[in-house]
Amino acid sequence: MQQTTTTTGDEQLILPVCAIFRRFLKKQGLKFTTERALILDAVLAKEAVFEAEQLFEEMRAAEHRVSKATIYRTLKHLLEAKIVKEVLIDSRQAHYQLSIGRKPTGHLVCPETDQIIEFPTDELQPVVDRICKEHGFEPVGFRFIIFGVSPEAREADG
Amino acid sequence: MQQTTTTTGDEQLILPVCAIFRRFLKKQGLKFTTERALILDAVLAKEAVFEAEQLFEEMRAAEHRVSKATIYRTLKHLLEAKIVKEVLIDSRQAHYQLSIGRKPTGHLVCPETDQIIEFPTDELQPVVDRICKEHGFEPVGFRFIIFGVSPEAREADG
DNA sequence: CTTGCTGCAAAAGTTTTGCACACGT
DNA sequence: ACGTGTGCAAAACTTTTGCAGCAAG
Repeated sequence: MQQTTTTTGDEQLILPVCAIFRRFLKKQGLKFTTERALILDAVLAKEAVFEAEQLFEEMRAAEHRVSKATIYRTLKHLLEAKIVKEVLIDSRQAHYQLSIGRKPTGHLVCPETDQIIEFPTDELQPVVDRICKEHGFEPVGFRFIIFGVSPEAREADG
Repeated sequence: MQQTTTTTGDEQLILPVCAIFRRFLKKQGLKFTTERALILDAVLAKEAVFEAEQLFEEMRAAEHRVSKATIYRTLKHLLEAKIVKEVLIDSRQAHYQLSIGRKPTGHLVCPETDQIIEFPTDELQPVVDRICKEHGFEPVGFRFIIFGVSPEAREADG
């Protein structure tokens, strides 16, 4: 599985994320455990979209043994804390991405080569706001995924 | 699970879909079976987003016994024929929607009440085309999902 | 007739959960 | 100490697949 990612803009804030998570946990009466710290580190190290299974294997390779159950449980907290967002590429497996401290992005996906290219979606915010307003909704977030055939896929097919 | 849907524009073509499917199947050397016809009928009757499980139960209720395996297999063909499209709301379960003969739509989702409101996305096509062109991709389709808190949910929370 | 199709049940894959023990605060 | 968290293994759920008999072209 090939994966290309264009990062969006400059890295803005990488440092306080841990603090944000701790504050979130405290507010919920939860604990900041070694495992949660390790998982957060692993997530912060990821630039691109990732899967729970990937985290599990990479952490295992790094001798940071954490069970899958804990990874799933922690990802749920990270989602709630809005540190991570779900990126739904296919229905089979959940894909996640670090969302905090980044501008909103969409994903350009080539199903044939599994390439995922990120692109900024600032221009869509007005559209989102307008549609929410039209229906009396309070905007929370959005996802924009474009499917297309990559140059590489066209070449492969001939 | 409550579900509201605003249909987009006028119904344009509902009749030739069956013919389109038959042509598609023939081209692939596949057969137009009773079960496939029943499933297509059930799909055409759906205005909103649906799940495989829903089709299964509704067909069962209507005494149109078709196995789940066949439903999944047929949905795959309908996707390939571009008669149906996937609408990914969550990663747990696949959601589908009739796509042929309809203008492209996005979905405004309230996670708290499970409301799904459809809205037209014609205005996004230029954006899609531009982003594809920028990366040398050939556009195939796109998904636009907005998450927001519905008036009903706000009321319920207080 | 030939080839593909269906139903069933089992398999596969991801995510969740129950429970006994361990750890943060 | 108390209340949460963790790991493990089993469960839960959706989707896929193998196979024997059935049906469409």
